[in-house]
Amino acid sequence: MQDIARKAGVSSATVSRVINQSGYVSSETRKKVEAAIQQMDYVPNSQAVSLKTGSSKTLGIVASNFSDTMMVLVRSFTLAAQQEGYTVTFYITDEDKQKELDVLEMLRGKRLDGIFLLIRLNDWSAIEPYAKYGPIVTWQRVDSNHIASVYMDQYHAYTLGLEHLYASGCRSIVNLYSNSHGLNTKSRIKAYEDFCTRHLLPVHSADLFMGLNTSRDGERVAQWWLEQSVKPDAFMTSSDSVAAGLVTQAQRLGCHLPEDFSVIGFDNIEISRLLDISTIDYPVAKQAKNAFALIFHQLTNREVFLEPLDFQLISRKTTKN
Amino acid sequence: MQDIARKAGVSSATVSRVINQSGYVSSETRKKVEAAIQQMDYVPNSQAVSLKTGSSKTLGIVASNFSDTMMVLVRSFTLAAQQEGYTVTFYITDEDKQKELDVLEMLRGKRLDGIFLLIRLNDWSAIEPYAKYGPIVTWQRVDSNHIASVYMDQYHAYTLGLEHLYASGCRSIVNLYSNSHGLNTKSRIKAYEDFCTRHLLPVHSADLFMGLNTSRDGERVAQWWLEQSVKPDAFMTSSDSVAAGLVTQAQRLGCHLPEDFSVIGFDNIEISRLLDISTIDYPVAKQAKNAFALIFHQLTNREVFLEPLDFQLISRKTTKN
DNA sequence: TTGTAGGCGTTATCAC
DNA sequence: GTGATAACGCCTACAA
Repeated sequence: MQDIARKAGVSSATVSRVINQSGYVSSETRKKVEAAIQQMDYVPNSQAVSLKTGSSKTLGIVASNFSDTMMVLVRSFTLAAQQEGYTVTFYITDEDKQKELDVLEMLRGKRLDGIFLLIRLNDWSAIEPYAKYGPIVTWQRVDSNHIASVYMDQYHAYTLGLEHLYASGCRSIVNLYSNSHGLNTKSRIKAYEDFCTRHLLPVHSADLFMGLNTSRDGERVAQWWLEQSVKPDAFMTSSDSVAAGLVTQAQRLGCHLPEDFSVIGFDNIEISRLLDISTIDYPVAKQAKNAFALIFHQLTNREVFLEPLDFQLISRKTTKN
Repeated sequence: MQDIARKAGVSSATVSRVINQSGYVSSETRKKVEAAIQQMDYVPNSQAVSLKTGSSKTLGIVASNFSDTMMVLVRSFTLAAQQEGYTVTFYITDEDKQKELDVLEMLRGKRLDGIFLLIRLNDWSAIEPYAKYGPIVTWQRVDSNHIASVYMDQYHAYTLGLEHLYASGCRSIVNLYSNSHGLNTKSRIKAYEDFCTRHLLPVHSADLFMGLNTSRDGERVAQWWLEQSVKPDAFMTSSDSVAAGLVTQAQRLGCHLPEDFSVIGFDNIEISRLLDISTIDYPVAKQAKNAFALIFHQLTNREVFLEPLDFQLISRKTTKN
């Protein structure tokens, strides 16, 4: 910067003003400075800027693993952030609690301005203290005054799916849950229990079908179904990936859907459209967009627009009617 | 840092030594300093460190858009980088040449230590000059002394697929190419032409099937096939995504594979396994790992191990035999 | 083994 | 309008 200041015959302060379009600078000197910048092929050192301003213009997105749904989140969040000049760094904690804490530390270390936490590993009590170093927004539901969430209650969305199955004649529905400790799962279990009570149906235990996340998991469930003497007539799944595995494996095993059993996915990502799987359209991309908006708001105090979150059932070919 | 130096009764230099485990420091003072760090809950400002050291310990991964294959690359690259203490930032250029240049500028601006470029938008001549500011490794093939590549020639892999189709009786093969300007596509066209010459088959024009990247594109091809009076009996695709769209739409339209026509995907990602699509297992994850290794090597001069790259045909149910 | 001090490349507060 | 100059928080010769 000194070099170009010298070349333009001004001081580095003026160069700074030109670059940041701040303060007064005559259009004449501005021209000179800009010319010098061009000639010397100068580019500001962003580390120095960050050190001075105290902001890295970088946001972190943290996930414990990788799934198609998360990719949608990453994509949408990144796009929104780029729009406002933020850069997004992606961290895979790989089920390692320490790694999650490491990322949180980066908030303190000024490496990150904010964090979008998809799936947490540590207790909220361990995460919450970091909120004072920068905005943390989570995808999962959380009870905290310091951590915002783009969470959307799954109770009603899930109920919608269950009622759709009931209306099409299903009376023995099995629920495939993902992580057992999440509040989303709790909501779903509650929705299922209420549903059973409402229709005087027997409630089956939830424990058997926990921790199902991938298409491989779904495939195993198809196998399981075949081996049962008393077979359920429908599956509510936690994600389209699981549903996709279930559906394709069932077809491989000679089953016909929805005659043999019905399946409802969750999230409405590409694969469910491809495979004609009925699913709940859950506004994942909008959640990510809102996550950025919330972080941006906390960072800048600027007004932001939050997309309304809604869901709907998309009836395709793995459910009757 | 001054604060904790004061608290420990030493100078900031000593604190720095303790933190970086560099230079001499008696175990006694080290204890004191560490205690102070604990108590004051101190964490170094990474921007200041970066400014001083000239390295941000951050790598960029640049893609023009999002596809399943790229997600595999991102995942594998990120994991490898995290292993060595690097952080990975993800940039979507969204087909915008300027955005790509912006990322390249970050290399100059010291925001990025290195770049893994998946799909380039600008001419190599515009990209190459940036290599002097930091390592650039590309996924695509490139002829440059300054830009390394984890590219793997697709000629032989593609030929393998074509010969498999020929052996199973296909004589009228249509190639679905992705981007028309890439060297990969050129290799594939060459492979196809040589294949035709070898077997005395007529060569069809390549122009018709360029720019096919997504499952939607694949679906359109299925529709196209149905409308032809003289129908080809096989498709070689540029990715499993395209193949997946083609296969599912064909089934929707009442076609039977591989009786009506054969399909071979590319990359062997999850969806091809799910849909039983024959494909070429292409070592995408290894390429990403190597990309990091190459960058790491240029950055640190340390010895690195490069995974050998190989491919194979995975025969599933969209090809005969 | 430890301390002093200069500088990394900016931004921002003053004077002028 | 513009120019000194003091931080920002850290690392690292060089001295002691």
